[in-house]
Amino acid sequence: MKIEDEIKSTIPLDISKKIILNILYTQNVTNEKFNEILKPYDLSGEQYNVLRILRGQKGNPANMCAIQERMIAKTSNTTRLVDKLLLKNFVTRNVCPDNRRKIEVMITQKGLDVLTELDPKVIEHENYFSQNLNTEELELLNTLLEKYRNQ
Amino acid sequence: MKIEDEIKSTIPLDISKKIILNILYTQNVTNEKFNEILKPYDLSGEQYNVLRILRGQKGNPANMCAIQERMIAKTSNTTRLVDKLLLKNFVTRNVCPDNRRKIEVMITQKGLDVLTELDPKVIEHENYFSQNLNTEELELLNTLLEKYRNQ
DNA sequence: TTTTTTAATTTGTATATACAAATGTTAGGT
DNA sequence: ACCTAACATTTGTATATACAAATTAAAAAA
Repeated sequence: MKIEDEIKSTIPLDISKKIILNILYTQNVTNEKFNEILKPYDLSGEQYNVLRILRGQKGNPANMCAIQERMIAKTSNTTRLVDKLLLKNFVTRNVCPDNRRKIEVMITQKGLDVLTELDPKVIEHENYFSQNLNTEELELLNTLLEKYRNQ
Repeated sequence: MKIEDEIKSTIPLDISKKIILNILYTQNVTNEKFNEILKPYDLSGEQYNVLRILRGQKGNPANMCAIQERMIAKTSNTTRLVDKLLLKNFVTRNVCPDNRRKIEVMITQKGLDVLTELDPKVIEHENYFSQNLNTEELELLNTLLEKYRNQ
């Protein structure tokens, strides 16, 4: 469905406005579907994102700053996200011995296990949308988004 | 900057994953910039969206359902958004005389004035990003997003 | 060594999001 | 008229977002 129809716009929209609404709306659609995948695991999207970042550390701990840097929503409150993951025993949190200002966060085996279980579902989710485009179109969409976003 | 660099990914990502992250990230970038525009007016993005919908009614009131239908984030809590707008005298709220289950929400002159003041800033914001692409690329991006999103 | 500056993280507060349950109203069936 | 189902909206609760202020520790300067 066209973006004008999705938001029930009665007047024709400028292409610049359509694009920005289309990005917002498309992100909402993908995100809503992703949250449904995570729901049975009692994880929010941002909590999942933190776990994914920690797995990427391959055994090394990550401090709060490093997690924040790799996050998509840069303004998320990493402290509170890690708090929630700690309650579920998906991560450990320790003061860094070399620099006591820093906090070392590590994913636990339980956290790794939940990610392993989620992996195929996440890939299925990604493909659910990308299957609508062929390889060439996918590369094009990716390039156009990068070009659009950067100043 | 490429999406892999934005999130400091150490491994190459599948195109399907890149697209979904790219949409999420791009939406975050545009949204953050838009919030800065709204900040001096003490409006949130969703509050602005409700005002825009009400202006589109051209003098006719809209009930909560109608507002909800036209909103981008379908799960937003319209009642509370209207509450906030009411406190700022940007809207009026009355029980519908024909059907007392319904609430008639209307934009005030003060609400219309703030939208008029915002209009050029919003257009500038939209163009800030779209100027990176030519007309053909903009149409292509719009089409690809619609194709991507729909099942 | 003491003071000041910078860095890393946490806490506070207001608002927004997500979702379920509750409330009040209308419409339909008997 | 009475009961039930459907509709429109509100309220409750937990979590997340946005942003500023506070806390604590390390590094640099005096």
